[in-house]
Amino acid sequence: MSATGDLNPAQLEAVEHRDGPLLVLAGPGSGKTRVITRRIARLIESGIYPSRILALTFTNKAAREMEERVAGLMPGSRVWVSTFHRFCAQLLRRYGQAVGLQPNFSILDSSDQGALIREVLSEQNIDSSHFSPGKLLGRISKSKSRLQSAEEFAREVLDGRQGNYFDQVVARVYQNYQDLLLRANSVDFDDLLCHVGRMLAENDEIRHDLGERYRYILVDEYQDTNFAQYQIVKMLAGSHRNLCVTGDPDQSIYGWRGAELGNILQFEQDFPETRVVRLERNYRSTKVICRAADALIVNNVRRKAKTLFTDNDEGARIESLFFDDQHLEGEGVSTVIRQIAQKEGRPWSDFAIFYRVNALSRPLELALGRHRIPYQVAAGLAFYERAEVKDLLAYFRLISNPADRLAFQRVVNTPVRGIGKTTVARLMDWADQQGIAPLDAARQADQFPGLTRRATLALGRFAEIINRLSMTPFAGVTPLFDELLKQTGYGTGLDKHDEADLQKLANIEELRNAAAQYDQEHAADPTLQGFLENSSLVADLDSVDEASGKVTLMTLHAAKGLEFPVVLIVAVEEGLLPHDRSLRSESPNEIEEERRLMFVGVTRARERLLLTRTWSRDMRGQRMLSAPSRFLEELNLSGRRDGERKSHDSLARHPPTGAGNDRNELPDPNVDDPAMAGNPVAIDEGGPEAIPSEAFVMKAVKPGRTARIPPEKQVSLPNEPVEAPVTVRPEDRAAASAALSRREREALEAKQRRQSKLGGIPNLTTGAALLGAGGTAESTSSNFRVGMTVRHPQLGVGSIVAASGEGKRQTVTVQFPDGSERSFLTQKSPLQPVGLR
DNA sequence: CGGGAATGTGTTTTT
DNA sequence: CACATTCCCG
Repeated sequence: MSATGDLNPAQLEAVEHRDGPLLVLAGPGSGKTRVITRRIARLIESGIYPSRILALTFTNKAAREMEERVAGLMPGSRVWVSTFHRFCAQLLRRYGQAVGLQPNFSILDSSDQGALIREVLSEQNIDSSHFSPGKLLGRISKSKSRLQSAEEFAREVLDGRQGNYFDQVVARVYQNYQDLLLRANSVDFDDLLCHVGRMLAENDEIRHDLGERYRYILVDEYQDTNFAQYQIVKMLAGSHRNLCVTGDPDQSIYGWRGAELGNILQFEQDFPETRVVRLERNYRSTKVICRAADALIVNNVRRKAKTLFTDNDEGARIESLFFDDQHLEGEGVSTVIRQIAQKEGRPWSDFAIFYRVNALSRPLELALGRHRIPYQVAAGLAFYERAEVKDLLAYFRLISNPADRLAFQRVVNTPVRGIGKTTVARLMDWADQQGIAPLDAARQADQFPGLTRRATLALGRFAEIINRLSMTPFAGVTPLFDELLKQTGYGTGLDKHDEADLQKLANIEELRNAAAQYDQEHAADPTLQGFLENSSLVADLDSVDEASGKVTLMTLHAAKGLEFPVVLIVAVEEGLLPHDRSLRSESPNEIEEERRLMFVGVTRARERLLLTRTWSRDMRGQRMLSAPSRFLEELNLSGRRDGERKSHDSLARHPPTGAGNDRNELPDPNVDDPAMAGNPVAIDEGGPEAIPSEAFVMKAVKPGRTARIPPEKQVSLPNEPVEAPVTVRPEDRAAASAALSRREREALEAKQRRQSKLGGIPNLTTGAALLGAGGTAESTSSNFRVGMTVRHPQLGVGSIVAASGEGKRQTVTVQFPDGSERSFLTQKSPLQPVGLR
């Protein structure tokens, strides 16, 4: 069972601690999850009922992992491991009446929130260009995360510091917004916490019952809790004080969404009898990596002193790569990954690429595709943000919660039924006046004289559809899903031969798969509510599969809690990492958070760490020069001390040459320095003897395929002489493209499409893609090609009859033995190649 | 009144 | 470059 010989003294202390508050300060790679799971097992072993233990995490992934590991240690015991949000959602299903919610409430996503705010703004005649929905929501969110109601917020604004016009507007908007939410029997993400927090504070009985029920509470990633979460935990643990929190102040990266570093820093003051355990020994990374991480993080002031040490090997030195632009960065990253994989015999899944913002993944994906390196992207929300998916889920929401006005507005005319926005607006007004749900108003539309006959009929038909669906005996989400498609005719207008439509069909199929999976996993009691809750609380990065055999791409935020043998962090540049926004802020806190983000990235690496940056980068069409991140210096990669030559200086004096080809914007500082020809450029600072093992090396990366462009891939731009086709470098292409008018660009793209139809150049719109196109449309990064045999866990074996798109957008159509054809997003689907690899 | 096309504007990170 | 609003036509 839980033998303890394999734990170090600190770990053992944490595992054996039983009653009273415990703070585990756990550095990266220090075996924190292990300690938590072992501690839970120990509690159960000592006679505590598993049902009286509550473990809270931030991500579903962490929750799942913890649950599995506890189950592995203590077979048969069911501990409730949940995310904060899911835990709160379930409490609200049960006790929600206390705050005015019916059990079938809807959970809104951020775009629903935006829509709702817009509604409020137009109702109050507030100009959304001056008060952006995002900013208003941000302010409301902040207020909610402090457990402040709309009324309290308004009072504070009126009482206190007057003159802040923005807050006065927020006060009005907040109240109205909250009214609408409640009337729609809906909550936003913040409400999940806020309602529970207020409910516990105001309702002694519920608080007491739950406190009794959960005698032992564990909170993971405590440094990321906001005030509301802190209060919830404190109230639940109030009577017994058996609260164990674990975390690392140096890995707090969610300040922007209200996390308060103070919660963990002050835990000992809040619970004076706290036992503090420090886990500082790192089992994950090499000495080189630990030392660099430490050197970086000591630059932060707001932290608890903590060192990172390890008995692991010294390890390979950290490499820093420098490229002309993002395209070459992508090329270089791909080349390096391939080289390391070959030389060290590593599978693709050993590699991870991290970046500060999602937008940076594009050029990487294209380059990996060109190099035929399989990859997966842990993109924020991609799937559940798709219009088709949201439409269909909105139908479900409306069936489950007829008061859901946002769902109603979304689908009342989707697919188009001739119900225009004026009709909807009038109907909503009328419904609000009558105090009834929009759906009921639609049912009784014939009672409302203000509508045209056509509109009334259309609304009646719509209401009838929802009625029928609601009456359908519930036998799982999947049957209802099929019925929904049938009744609404959703998707019937989509054309299999149109690229975009095929994509939509694949998404619909994928959602059906998700429904099927839900039904399967909840065979005992599938509910529509449960499925909806999953859909709104699940994030795409929960589906990151470490054993996928692919290179993993994700943001630094998403990387927390993971580890990879080889980590590449790209775009380590001022303005991106640290991000511009933190630089513009006065407070040093924001820079410190960026530094922690970098720290998180660095400490994900087990054996090798590579950092890349560029000379210039295209940011939304505009070319920007990049400067090396200050963190590069702080990582102390050169081993140099203050006063010695800094890496920046050298780079500033020797920018690479490739950029000089852009005649429009950039100077060409090296035009007469033949030694600097070639690209990217190698800069080896200081000579071998000056370079300790972790030297800061600007390593040359072979240009790979970029430079060689097969003749048939040459293109001529419309404004070039046709008889002299030119080879296009990314930067020229970008510049040329920027110089084109919208119409010219469209003409060019149309031409490319025509060519693609003729079997020539595939349908490509970016220069990078043009350069790297491998000849046939289906030759992407993926393992899937036309003709291949594949297996689907539910549908069986079939063969691929069509493929389109690339990278994470790749779609394949599979024909199954019964003759049916289905489309899948390869990145999303569980399809597996059968037979030859 | 409804639907699609043009125009303009603003972008971190995510439960 | 994607979205939202506005504009314009059927």
